[in-house]
Amino acid sequence: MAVNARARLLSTAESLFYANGIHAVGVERILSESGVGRASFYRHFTGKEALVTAVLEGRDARWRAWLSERVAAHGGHPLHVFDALAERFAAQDYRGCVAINTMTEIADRTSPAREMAALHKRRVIELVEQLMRDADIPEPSCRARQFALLMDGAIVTALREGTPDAAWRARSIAESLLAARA
Amino acid sequence: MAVNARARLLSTAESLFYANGIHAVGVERILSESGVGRASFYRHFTGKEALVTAVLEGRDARWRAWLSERVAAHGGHPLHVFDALAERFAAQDYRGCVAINTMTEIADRTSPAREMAALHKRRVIELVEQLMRDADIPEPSCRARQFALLMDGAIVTALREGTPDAAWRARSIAESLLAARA
DNA sequence: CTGAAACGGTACCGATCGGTTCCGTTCCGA
DNA sequence: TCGGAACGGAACCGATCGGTACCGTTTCAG
Repeated sequence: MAVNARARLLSTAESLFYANGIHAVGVERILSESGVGRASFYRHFTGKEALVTAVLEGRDARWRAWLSERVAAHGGHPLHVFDALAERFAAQDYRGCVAINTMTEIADRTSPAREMAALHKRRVIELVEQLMRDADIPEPSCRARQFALLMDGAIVTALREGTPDAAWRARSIAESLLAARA
Repeated sequence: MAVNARARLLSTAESLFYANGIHAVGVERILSESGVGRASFYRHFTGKEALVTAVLEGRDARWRAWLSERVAAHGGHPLHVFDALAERFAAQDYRGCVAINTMTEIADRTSPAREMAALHKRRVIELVEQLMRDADIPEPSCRARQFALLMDGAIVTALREGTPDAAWRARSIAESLLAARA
């Protein structure tokens, strides 16, 4: 019962932040739902802000690993990122992208949380760019940025509509985008 | 000095909510910056939630009026929505779309604020759909939804990058989208 | 001239915010 | 067996949260 305090804090905080937003979740609630003592929390993190950035860091790594895996499972083509997104959008408790939510909720561009969110998006774009290169698609950097814009648009739309439809809409746009050059 | 209390509350709240988010701005700050007495606030609004929805309602109307005006000024073609967005993105204190920010910040789908945000997006789509019809573009409903996804993607991207580039990126995607059918 | 309406200011309410401190327990390696 | 690290629990801090109640002033129509 005594071990894993840090891991429990990260796991509980991630769920609560994702479901309710960062500002809406107090330290009190994270402690009670994780079963971690107040003092233990401040032994592992300098404060709430450090917890937030740690959560975002872990989320970034696991989300990109998940995307890579799902895209590969679908065939490895860049277009398959939208098939992966569709899987996420179908979740009953889908609440959008943590990085986007962080950028809209936290105003200060220089805050560690905002920088983590920006870093995440940059890494996702790099991932998509690599997919472009693997598929021998010309101008992979430009294409990746276009796909990233479509992904973000799909994420926001899916959050609003509550269905995976936006993923297919974005996918068809991406298809016509690739077909235009061919 | 005594009149306009409601208007001052709406104006001040809109600025503060847009710049800092809804949760991050307390009633206290709205009162001090607007110069309105605490009691007067609760005479005009049943509470903070009512103020939020009133702000969103006003924002919706003025934003769509602004978009119509700017699109018309650029020529009236649906593609000109991205030229309008580019103007917004160039603002130094650009903080994205209020409706998107509301949807990401407030988790409860049934809350009045969320419903106002969803209503705003629906109305914007209707506006774009009408632009499609005016330009004799086939399948205006489908096109409008595609454009809306591109607009939301551009807004989120612009918030992240801090430049108007995303508007041009979205515009070029929209162009190839319209060219595909022709 | 009078009275009601609208107003700004302030004191106050319980609750919660993020954060600090101390205490008693549990666990584990030396 | 012993000591220290890690832990959970709770008391406590000043500050702020959204909201209520009361006060004195200003404004304006009847």
